[in-house]
Amino acid sequence: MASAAEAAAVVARLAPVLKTRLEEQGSLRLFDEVEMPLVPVLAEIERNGFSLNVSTLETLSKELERELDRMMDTIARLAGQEFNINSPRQLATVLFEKLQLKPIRKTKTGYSTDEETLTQLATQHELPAQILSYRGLSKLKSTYVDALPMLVHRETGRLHTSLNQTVAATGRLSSTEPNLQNIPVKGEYGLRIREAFVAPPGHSLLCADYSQIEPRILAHLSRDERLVRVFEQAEDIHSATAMEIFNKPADQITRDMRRVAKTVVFGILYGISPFGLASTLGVPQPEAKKYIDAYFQRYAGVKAFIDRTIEEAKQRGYVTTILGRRRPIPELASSDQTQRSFGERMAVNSPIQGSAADLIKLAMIGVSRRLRTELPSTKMILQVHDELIFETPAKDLEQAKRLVKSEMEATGEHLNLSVPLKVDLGVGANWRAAHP
DNA sequence: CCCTTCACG
DNA sequence: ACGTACGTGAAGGGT
Repeated sequence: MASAAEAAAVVARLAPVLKTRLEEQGSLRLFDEVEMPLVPVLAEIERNGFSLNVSTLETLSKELERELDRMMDTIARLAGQEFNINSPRQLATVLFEKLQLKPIRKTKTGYSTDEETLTQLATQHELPAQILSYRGLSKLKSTYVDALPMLVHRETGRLHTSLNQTVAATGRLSSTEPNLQNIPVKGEYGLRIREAFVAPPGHSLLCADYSQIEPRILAHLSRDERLVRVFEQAEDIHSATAMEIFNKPADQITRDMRRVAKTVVFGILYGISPFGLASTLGVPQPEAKKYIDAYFQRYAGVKAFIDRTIEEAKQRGYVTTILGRRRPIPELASSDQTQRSFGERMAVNSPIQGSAADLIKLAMIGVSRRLRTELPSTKMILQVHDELIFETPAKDLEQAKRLVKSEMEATGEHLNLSVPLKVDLGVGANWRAAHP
């Protein structure tokens, strides 16, 4: 961990270089109003750190050890031999040569044994399902349960990540050593890992996340009237979308229709194709195409935005976010169709993902500024793309909730967004309990 | 050092 | 006819 003085020296040295580069490419507002002011905020988050209950993880580690040992025996019995389960190559030999299961698809180096493949193979043999369970636990143990305690700082007793502002092509932050932006949130063991991220005695964790931030940004960028109205009026965005796609009233929307609608919206954000949607939904491609067509018929402004964005990107060679961040997309000029399609998906997704990144960065600056004078004991300790996490003393909790929610939501108004923003709050003694 | 896999938004 | 969802970081295997 660098000292504040060292950090300031690095900033002073790099600032003129970055500034010149950004002047040349026209993103000076972004640089002056967001990226530079964010630097001390990021430094403070890194310095604050996150408190980790190491003994929770040590207990969990022993439990996982026993569980993995048991599974290793079962796997060896089913395979008829011992082998290294963590080696995709050895696993492929067992599955596809020894047991003669049918390969689903290839990687560059051999037959794939990824989750999707093993799930399909599970209909033919008992072994693949066991491998999946083993892999799941093994991942959690090595990447989180055993690795995190070693990164606790010996002076502060806390975990101090590095937040990088110059890595992600869209303008998102990234987090390293440790990456605190990919801590598990699903499954029994995943949730128990989150329980190890705690607030110190007398404090609470406060989590604030933007609800549906990317669809809202899409509504703003496209100005699609129907989509804007959804965010002004609807209480359940995905059900509202399902009503449009399936042309049915609220009382006829099933859970499955809602799930389809949710997946379609995600698909739009990522630069959809019938193939991609079909494989995610597990439906035939023509059916996926029907959903996409229905969506675009109802939200014609979204379709127009996508076409306009790709067209402009091809002409200029780059796309931009609400604050003017540019992402060059040279793939759009490729002679290779696959590369061009890839470029088109990036052209659609980057303004959305990147504008959401601009927005939360601005919010971080605003929240940080107000906390400094109004609630100096409340500390910002992490950002995870659409959420901010704080550590706050019990006596400040109610005030902190109000301040954080209002400042994060007001950021949308500062940017003159054409949709309202909604922030959900959660409070608890640990990250699992505090997750909204 | 690259590849595969998988954790998150 | 062809390959395809967007953005990251870390661990383990194997060359």
